[in-house]
Amino acid sequence: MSRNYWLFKSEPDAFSLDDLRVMGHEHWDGVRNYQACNMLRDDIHEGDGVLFYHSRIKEPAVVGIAQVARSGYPDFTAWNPESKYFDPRASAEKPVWYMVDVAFVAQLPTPVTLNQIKGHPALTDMMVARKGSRLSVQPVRPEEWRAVLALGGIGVDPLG
DNA sequence: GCCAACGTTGGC
DNA sequence: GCCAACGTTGGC
Repeated sequence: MSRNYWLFKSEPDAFSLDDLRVMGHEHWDGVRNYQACNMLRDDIHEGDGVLFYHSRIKEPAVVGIAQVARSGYPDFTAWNPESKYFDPRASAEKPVWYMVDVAFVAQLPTPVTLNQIKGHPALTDMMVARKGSRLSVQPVRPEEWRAVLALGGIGVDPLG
């Protein structure tokens, strides 16, 4: 199967690229939006490429890349009453919400800012550039993936 | 911190 | 099943 590409948003105060670098890999849990969750469950597979995007900061930007280390599976934080992501509707039998695991790959030598994305002819159609786009997990076209890596200073795609 | 845009909830 | 009210996201 061919590799797909995605953009994952995170507020760095909650979970940053550096956090992922330190941990090596981590669950991408806590997504509580049906559209995003359906992608996590059905479409996002081990080996896929992920643009790691920092949101809700002064200069929102793609700051690094990660790789999906495990395809979609139930987000068990949903039925943990201790978790801030607890959802009383969810259970091990009826998970409701899904997550993937991601592994750190690289930091971009130069972050690619939202402003750059909006101003770059090859990237203006990216979902993240659209006003009011709140989807925290978004599909990325292969040519967009390549353009972001090039802008970010990565000459050779580490995922091949 | 503000507020527009969006998704969800719940009364009817 | 409509839609107003509400909560959340995220750029600014």
